[in-house]
Amino acid sequence: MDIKQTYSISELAKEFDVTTRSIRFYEDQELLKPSRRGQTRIFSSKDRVRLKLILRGKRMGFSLAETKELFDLWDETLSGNEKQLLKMLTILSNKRAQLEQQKNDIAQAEMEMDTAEARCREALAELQKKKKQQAPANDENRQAAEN
Amino acid sequence: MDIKQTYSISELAKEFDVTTRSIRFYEDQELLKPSRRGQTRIFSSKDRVRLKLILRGKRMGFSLAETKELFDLWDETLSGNEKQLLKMLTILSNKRAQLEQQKNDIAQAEMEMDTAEARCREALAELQKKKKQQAPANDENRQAAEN
DNA sequence: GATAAAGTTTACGTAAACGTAAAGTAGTTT
DNA sequence: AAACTACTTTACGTTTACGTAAACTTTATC
Repeated sequence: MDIKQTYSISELAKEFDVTTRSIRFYEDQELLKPSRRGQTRIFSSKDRVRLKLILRGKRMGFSLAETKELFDLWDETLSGNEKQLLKMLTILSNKRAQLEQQKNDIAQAEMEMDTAEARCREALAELQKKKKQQAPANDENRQAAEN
Repeated sequence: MDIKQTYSISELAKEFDVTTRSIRFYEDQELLKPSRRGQTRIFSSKDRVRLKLILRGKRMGFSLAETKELFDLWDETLSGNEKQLLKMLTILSNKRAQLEQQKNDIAQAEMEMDTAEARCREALAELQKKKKQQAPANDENRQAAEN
């Protein structure tokens, strides 16, 4: 139950901060399937959701091809034959493993950023100490130090 | 205190499952700076760490250029002038925000995968019910059902 | 009814991250 | 010494994900 049912290409472009070129490209690659009124594209709220998923996928390091695979697979899954359902379950399981890896990577990165930040702050503190020791002992720079 | 001090290109390639081509490319882009014995590259454990960081960066969706920027910045930071230190701190802060975004993306993705998996299992359960209703009522398929 | 605004197609261009030969060198195994 | 193995450089090719320009239609506005 979205507020609006259909969207123009520039509405979506503005909302998600992408170019219309990108959106047309995604359609070309069959990640979006807007309907048409004449030549003009009309995007449904389903298209909108998919665009959101595409962009999130990109932020997570997924290629458009990977994202398209998931879309296609999910569509097939909805038509509900057993083989497709089982395939989807194993793929979901794989993706979960991938997310676990990403979470580990992020946790590692955060730890390293913690130590990096600590070192920066230490180094800054060192610099401050030296400044305070030098400034009062140096007549020539007194004016410069006040700026 | 690593086990080994130096590595050949193929050792690193094998350990991290990348091609030697990639490693040479990373050197070409100045993300790695191995020394040489004659023409042959000799990688230090610092290079090894950097390679690990490069690959993690890729998994997290970072471009080589971004990773190089971080490397360079960190090198400059070590030479410790105040401006560099402050710049590094703000960049760290930005990266943290980026990681937060990624964590949100992952959490969202996990939730959606939960509901997707649930739907799959429901659909499968439906199929099983129908099978059990049909199989005993159908003489012709009794043998096939036992396979 | 001219003109701007938003949309369209077609098509060539580009940056990133390697792949893939081609051809040569350096060490070492038989 | 010949062959094999691991390494090297040079350089052109490829895929992905768009950018950018050109030329054209459709719709809204003055």
